[in-house]
Amino acid sequence: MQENDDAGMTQRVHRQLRSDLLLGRLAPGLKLKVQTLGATYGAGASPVREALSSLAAEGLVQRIDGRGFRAAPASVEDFDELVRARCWLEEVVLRESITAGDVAWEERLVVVRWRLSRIPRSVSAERFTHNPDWEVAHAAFHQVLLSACPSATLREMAETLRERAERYRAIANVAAYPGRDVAAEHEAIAEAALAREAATAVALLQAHYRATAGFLRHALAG
Amino acid sequence: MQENDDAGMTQRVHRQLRSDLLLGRLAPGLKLKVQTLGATYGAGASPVREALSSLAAEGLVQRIDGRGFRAAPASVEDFDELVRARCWLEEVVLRESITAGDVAWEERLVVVRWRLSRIPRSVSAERFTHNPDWEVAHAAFHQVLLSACPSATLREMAETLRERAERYRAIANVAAYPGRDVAAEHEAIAEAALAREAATAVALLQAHYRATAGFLRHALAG
DNA sequence: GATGGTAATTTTATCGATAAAAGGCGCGAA
DNA sequence: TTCGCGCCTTTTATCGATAAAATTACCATC
Repeated sequence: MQENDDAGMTQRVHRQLRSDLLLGRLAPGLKLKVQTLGATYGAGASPVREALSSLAAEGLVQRIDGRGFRAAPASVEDFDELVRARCWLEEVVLRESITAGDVAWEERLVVVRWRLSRIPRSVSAERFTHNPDWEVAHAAFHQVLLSACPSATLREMAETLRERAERYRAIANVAAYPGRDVAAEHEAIAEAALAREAATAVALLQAHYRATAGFLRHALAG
Repeated sequence: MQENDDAGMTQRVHRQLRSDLLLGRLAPGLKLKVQTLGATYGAGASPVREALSSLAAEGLVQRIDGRGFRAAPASVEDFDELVRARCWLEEVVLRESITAGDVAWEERLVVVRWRLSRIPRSVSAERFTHNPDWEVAHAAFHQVLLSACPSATLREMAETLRERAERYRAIANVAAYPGRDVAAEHEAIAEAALAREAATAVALLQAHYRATAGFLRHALAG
């Protein structure tokens, strides 16, 4: 039924581990014992260890000298650094995406903007409950926004940072952003991008990230 | 005598492998067989495999589905992409380094500029022979230039790209850059940086990279 | 009750072995 | 000759076992 099931033990463990890390199921700072993980995922030491090595290079896992691995610790400082890096990196990625974007890009952007605008942020109107469809559409929006940047390297770097930021969102488990109209922010960013006003679009995107960061920082610290 | 000898098999293999990759001792595209490498470095399959996994995440090695690893292929296209990414990334890293650089940074920069200016590029005056001291001083110059950027994440990303570029330099084995005064280019970049003229410094740095790239591209293709 | 040292237990890092998969070779048929 | 097919070899991915290192638990002493 699915596309990938027998793609090799290592791949599977790697995907699973990354997912558990990103969703906060493996808490930041948690000691990652090879045996335990192996038992959990039904794999031996080699694949687990290999997956951990990759994830360490990606920054989701930390190697501690000769005493194993741990889930990358989360802190307000690390988070601030992450947001700063993201703002600066996406400044150039978005600018170049806008510069190089063709008609097909514009159309992709229009589509994801439309989709995002139609999906409710929360499943129920009264109490906030994460809507997975919105999450997907939101990720797609940001991905498409940057997708016309000619440098795949830079796009991948931005993607890595986005994942790390998502992890913080999962950890902090922020429900809502009072006093913000997130939909309007997305709207404005898309507008500026389509109008090819790179400087405006970048400023709006950075403001968007920094606003989100403000709430997350509060949730993390408190 | 040295600082690190018994730092664990994996670390050692990792360092060794990376070095062999960067110096071109392991040719681009070469099949990397776990057994062979293990024999070469005196290690078993696990450490080698683990090291290869990390290096794959760093982009120096490629995983081929379920059929092992190979040294990352080198091509003119990949090189062009690398240079482009580097120019764009370092645009912001250098700018922020200049913005945030304090007196200590200025002084570090003055020192490495001075050192670089005093060391001959080639060991002998007649026939060009790489001078390892110059290589070191050159790397230090570029590293210090960016060192005041407050984002460690971005600095590390720039460092990764620098390594990949160095690999191409080793592969292409370019002897000299006729018609260029590389020393003067470094001088001008440092001058602009010390004068806090970020835009000028960035433009000069990018021109510096693009000029080098031109020669390398020629050497690669020819 | 705190402290220091030693023994028991965990955990890591690494090896060697092995099943399964991929690749290559040679032979026979068209 | 060229193509296809099955056999033999190599290589991968993975497991289970193990020595060394680190942690923890425990106990006797002050």
